[in-house]
Amino acid sequence: MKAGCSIVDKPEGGGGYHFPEWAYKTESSPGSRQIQLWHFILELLQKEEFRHVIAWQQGEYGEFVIKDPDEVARLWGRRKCKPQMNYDKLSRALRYYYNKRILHKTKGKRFTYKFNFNKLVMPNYPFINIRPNGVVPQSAPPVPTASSRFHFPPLDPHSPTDDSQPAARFPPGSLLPSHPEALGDAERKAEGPELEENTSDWRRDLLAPSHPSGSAAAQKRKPDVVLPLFPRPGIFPDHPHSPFAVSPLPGRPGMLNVPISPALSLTPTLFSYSPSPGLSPFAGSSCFSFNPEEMKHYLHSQACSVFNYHLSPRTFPRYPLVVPPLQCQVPLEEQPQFPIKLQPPPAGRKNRERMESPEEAAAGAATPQLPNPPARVKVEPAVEKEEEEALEKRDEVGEEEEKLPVFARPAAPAWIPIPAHPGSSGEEAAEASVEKPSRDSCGDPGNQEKREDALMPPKLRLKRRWNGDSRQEIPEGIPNGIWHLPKAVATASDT
DNA sequence: TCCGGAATAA
DNA sequence: TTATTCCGGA
Repeated sequence: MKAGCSIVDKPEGGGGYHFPEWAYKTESSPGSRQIQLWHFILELLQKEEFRHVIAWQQGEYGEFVIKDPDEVARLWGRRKCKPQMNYDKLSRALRYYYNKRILHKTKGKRFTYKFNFNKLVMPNYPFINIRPNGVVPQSAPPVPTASSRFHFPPLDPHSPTDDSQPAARFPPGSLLPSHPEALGDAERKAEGPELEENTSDWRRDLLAPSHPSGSAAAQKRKPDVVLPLFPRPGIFPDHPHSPFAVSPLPGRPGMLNVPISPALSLTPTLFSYSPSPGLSPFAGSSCFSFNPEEMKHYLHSQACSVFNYHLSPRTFPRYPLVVPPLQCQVPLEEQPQFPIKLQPPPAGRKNRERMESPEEAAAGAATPQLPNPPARVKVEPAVEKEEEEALEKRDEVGEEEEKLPVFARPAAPAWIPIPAHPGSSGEEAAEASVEKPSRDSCGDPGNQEKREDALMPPKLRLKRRWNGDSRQEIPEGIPNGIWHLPKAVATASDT
């Protein structure tokens, strides 16, 4: 039917930019692995051509504004072959990201959202370098500071640091200041064929094929890259350049190659949110080297910025994350498969009323054969509950402890703010902690803490304490070997 | 405008 | 699972 809408063909070897297969697989992982909206948004943001449609908001890390909602929706609709797409729908999809913490809304600013890059990019794409100056011309993502700080050095001998080498980058073409003129209607034209018609194309575009396998590929790619990937062979056997590579460190392929939702897996938060229990992204994901200081700085800024934006109250405190995003200590072989566990986002709260409505039952009687149709009952995941559960689990299951080690180790990045609670990830904590000070209105930080204390098993308490201490200063304990920071690589930019 | 529930598609 | 589609509410 719609010829133009082919989707996903995964970049077989020649793709240039490689996402792990699962990233695009439609079937392999939960949810269709077609391009995800946030991904698409990033794509647009990276491209200058779409600057007038959607662009980074100056001054705010990760914040972007949809200048032309309809157009963005249209583009999205094209990409997904959903001609009926409109901003309302698209925005609904974006809203789903709130809970996932991939995005949040910038209150008060129309059509303005903000990426949680620290979750999205940093941890997962430590190697990604989004720098305003160098690469990204004007639409420099406000994230840069951080990003640039986290410029990771190339492990791969071949690939120079990053910016210059197009080994594998995110959206290559976009960055370039390239044809400003073309941009004008580029959105329509360019995207017409490129974006919608074949994903390969757009992907290529996006992904910046360093290896112009095809002929077409070479055409527009420019040397500049916004998000250089960390090309490290061995991570993903099949996709050496995969940004999703879990970590620059050599790991066990089998383990790392987890089919996780790109979106989810991307964020540390998400880490915990493993869609499928069987997948553990962490094995390697959290391991990458960085400079604690920089990281700290970055997170701080992120946190601050996030802080300013009124996140959905519900999104914040709710996810008891367990794992600190980064730590490489554990020998991969022994690394626990699932050190992290994220509780699913809270369900709605208004449903209960309806749940009981007998009428509905009657209405729906058509199907229900079982006496107890309560299946649809949506449980309200009270935060407390989640926490409790988490604690309980940890308590009961010794195994869970395996995960803990993660925390226990000094590996925990100092920059990671004290976890709001045992289950929270550093990031989460970071945000939360930052938020707390000034943001009481939001929820009940204080109470929560108390509650936590009460509930918290001694072990956790200790851990927490530990974290708290460590937060004060960066533990030197962190062996460089572990965190290995590539010393400065980043530098570059800024300013 | 934005939010989020609910049903549903893929 | 991630959207898409609808929709009521704020």
